[in-house]
Amino acid sequence: MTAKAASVELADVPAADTAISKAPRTERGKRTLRKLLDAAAAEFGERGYHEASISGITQRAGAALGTFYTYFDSKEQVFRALVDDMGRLTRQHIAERVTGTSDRLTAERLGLEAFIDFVRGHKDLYRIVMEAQFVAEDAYRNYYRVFAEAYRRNLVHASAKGEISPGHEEERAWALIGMSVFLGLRYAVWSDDRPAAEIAAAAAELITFGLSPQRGKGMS
Amino acid sequence: MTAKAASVELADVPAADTAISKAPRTERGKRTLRKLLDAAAAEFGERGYHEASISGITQRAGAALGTFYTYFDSKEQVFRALVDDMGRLTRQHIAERVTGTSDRLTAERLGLEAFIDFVRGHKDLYRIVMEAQFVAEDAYRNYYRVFAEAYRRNLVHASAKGEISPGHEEERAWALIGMSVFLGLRYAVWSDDRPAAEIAAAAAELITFGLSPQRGKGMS
DNA sequence: TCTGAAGTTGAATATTGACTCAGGTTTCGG
DNA sequence: CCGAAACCTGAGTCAATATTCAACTTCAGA
Repeated sequence: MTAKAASVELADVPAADTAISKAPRTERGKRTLRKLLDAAAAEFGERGYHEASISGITQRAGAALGTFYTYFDSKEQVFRALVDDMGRLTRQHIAERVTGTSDRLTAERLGLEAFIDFVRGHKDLYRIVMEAQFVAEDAYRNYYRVFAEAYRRNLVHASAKGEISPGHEEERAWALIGMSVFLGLRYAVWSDDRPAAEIAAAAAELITFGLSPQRGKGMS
Repeated sequence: MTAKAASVELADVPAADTAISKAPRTERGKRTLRKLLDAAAAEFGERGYHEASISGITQRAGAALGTFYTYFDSKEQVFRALVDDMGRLTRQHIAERVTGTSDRLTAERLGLEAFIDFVRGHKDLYRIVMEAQFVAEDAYRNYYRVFAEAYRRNLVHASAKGEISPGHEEERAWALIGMSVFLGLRYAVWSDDRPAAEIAAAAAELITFGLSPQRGKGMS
């Protein structure tokens, strides 16, 4: 289900990660690869990396066991491909909902709201990212390194423009990412009945009074 | 090593979780159980749950394979015992370093500093907690539920006393926990060369300006 | 229609590792 | 010093499943 939503983007990129010899050369091959990727996302998301089985993936995809190895070298390789993809998708989704926003404080709120929405719509893929910490740690670190670096840049920029108080931007970036991740875990993965905007607003209030150079309410 | 540091506390409690029939009845038994718990912490911490093997645990403990099953019902059971223990140890350690602090904002800084220090000293056990999300999800949720609940209470209390601005305390609690967790991951687990106090101060600044009812610098 | 490259198949292989158990050793109260 | 309870031992059982591979099918182009 969730996997389905991501399938379009997923199928566009994997050639970059997949060994050249494994790339599909025909329409049929492309279709099969996509089915396998979606199935893998669902299987990993539902059962976790170790409980997941290749036969589970191929069954979901309606393919034979051996077909998996036509497109992937190993179980871990698909997993990594999915993690990398999730990074791209997440950044893209948040960027879309934040671009055009003039000031950082508003961007913080909208970004968090977008993040929570995104996680809600991609629970299985999100679970894969989190589990990557134990399955493909380098992919996991990279995922957050890229996020933190971009975040830090935004903060430095906003600080220069006087939209936020100057401070330790790197630590701030990691702290803010941590906030998002846990709010996402608690209010998107574990329970998603509260409006995302509500959670985002509450957190934004916390963040804002921490970042605002003004002394008054700075919710933009 | 890290496991060693925790061994005293570890050995004191497990009887509560272990099936009654499995509790050691002699000095020798207690000693063996402790060795197994320490070994399990080291094995799980270093290799992760699935890579870890019972034989690895018993080898580290200098015991035979079968001995493991004298004290535990399964691989998962030891793991859960370690997660629960980590919760107790963490709360205790933070509480020790925070009690006596009069105001919440100072407590936030000291608490974060204590947390980072603690994680640095218990990397393997901390990794176990994080991996619990995928191995024993209920234990993981419980771990953070207890934290969040206590945190929320502290915030409500501080809010009533006027030490912090009133707000959405539950969301704040989760956000702040997320901060700590990620700062811990980044500056304790992944790299621990920066002074913990420095990280804590940077984060406290962020937190303080978000919580302080005063408009000025409120670092206590 | 023919051909071979691409794709598909699923039984077979090989490894791994949790857990059992029957038999030995240690401990300790009496 | 005895005997039973507690403890320890490690080879063996058993299930799971990642990966391989040789035979088979599809299909686009000549």
